[in-house]
Amino acid sequence: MKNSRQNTAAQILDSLTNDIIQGEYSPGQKLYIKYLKDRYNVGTSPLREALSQLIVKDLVISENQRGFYVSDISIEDLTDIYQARAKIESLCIEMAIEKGDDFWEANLIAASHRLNKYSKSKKIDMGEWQSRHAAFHEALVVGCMSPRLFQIRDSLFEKSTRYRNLWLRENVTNSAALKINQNEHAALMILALERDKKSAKRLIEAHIMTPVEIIKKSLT
Amino acid sequence: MKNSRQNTAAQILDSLTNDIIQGEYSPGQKLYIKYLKDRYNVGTSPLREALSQLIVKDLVISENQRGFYVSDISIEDLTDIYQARAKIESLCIEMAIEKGDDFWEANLIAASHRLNKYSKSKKIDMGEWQSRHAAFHEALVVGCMSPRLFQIRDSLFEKSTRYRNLWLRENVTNSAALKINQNEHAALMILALERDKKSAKRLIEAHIMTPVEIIKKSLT
DNA sequence: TAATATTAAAATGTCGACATTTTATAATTA
DNA sequence: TAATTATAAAATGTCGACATTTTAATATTA
Repeated sequence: MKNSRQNTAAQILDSLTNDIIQGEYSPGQKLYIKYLKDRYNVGTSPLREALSQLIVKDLVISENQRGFYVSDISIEDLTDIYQARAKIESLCIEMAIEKGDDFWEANLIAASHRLNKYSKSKKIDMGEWQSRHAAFHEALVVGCMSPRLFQIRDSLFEKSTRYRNLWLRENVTNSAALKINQNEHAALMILALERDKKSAKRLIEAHIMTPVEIIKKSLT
Repeated sequence: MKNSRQNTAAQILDSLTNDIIQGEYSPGQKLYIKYLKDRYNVGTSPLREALSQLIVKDLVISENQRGFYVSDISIEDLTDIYQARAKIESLCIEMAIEKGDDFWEANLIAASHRLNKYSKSKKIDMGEWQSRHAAFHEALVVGCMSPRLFQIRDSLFEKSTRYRNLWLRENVTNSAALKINQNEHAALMILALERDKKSAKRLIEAHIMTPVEIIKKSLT
């Protein structure tokens, strides 16, 4: 296995991104070059290239001659990220409702069915549920047809996932709470199919903001 | 001048970002490591760190073992960027109108005055005009109070500036065209002060999309 | 001639070394 | 003791070197 398609820098970027989002490193924690080199078994260059990219992704900050740190978290940032996410998602759905065609509708119905069916099954694997959940929300917005808005959406989602995971770490058993608002998903689909932009926007914004108060508590 | 506050990687990032946006390098152009090292007088590491960051900023792409290239441009991308920008700006203004206070209003009036007065002056320096123009638009959205949305706004603006500059390169004399829609600015301010969200949104979206058709032509 | 194979040149990506700066520890002073 | 200074240790950021891969140039074959 000499050659992956990715170079070392790209691989290490994936690992680091994941480890930060999963809470492997704590907010504000110092990331020592030497430690990371040992841990991921890489040299200085690809490691620093990956860290440089994480700076732009807002997951890491750096101070000249003082090294790299995991980005800090705060209630303000949590709120801002979720708020921005809600607004962007709302915007995407609005555009999707305007532009979406028969295939978008069909795909949405299918994704909804897959999520719905799985949510009612006996034994629920959280990973699988999250995958179907994400797929459903993507099916909603995919009709908007804007690569840039998707990119923005993804990067905000990544940032919010970090907060959600930090909360989950302390509430492992509570994972069922993730699907409290199951019926909202069904309602979202119906509003989208009825092309009711206004109601759909209102609902998706509330839907996304729901976890904020819960996560807030675990941060204080 | 041994120590700037910034390290070499950060400095080179600024230079490269600028040079790409100003069209110093053409879309799709290969960026040879050796050439860049000579040109900017730096070593491999800080240069590659800067290039890594430019990848995340979508100004550069890389292929493993095949080096770095300036990101390509296209009509589709141009349209998508401006469309996304229009929607984000519209969103920011909507939120600003909802949240903006007396200071926001006062600051907006002041920025409008500075732009308006300068636009009517005899000799217009394009740099100064652009600065006042940018300040006015920022004054409009600053009331929205979301760091993340601002960040998104800035990054989209940066990308669109690249397209606008590529067009300006071929139309240096045409710089006056930039202020065709001067009266729209006054209208925007009035709508904002009147808290007319709907009209303000419609106008800002049209305002931002105006240059798209012109730039399109120079790309074909 | 056109297509393929061979060789040489150039470019990329990774590494460890090293000078410089920061941080931690011990010594000194008031 | 507390504050400051001096010293040692650790960490950062930059560089050039080098192995590997890609690209270009040339030769070979059908």
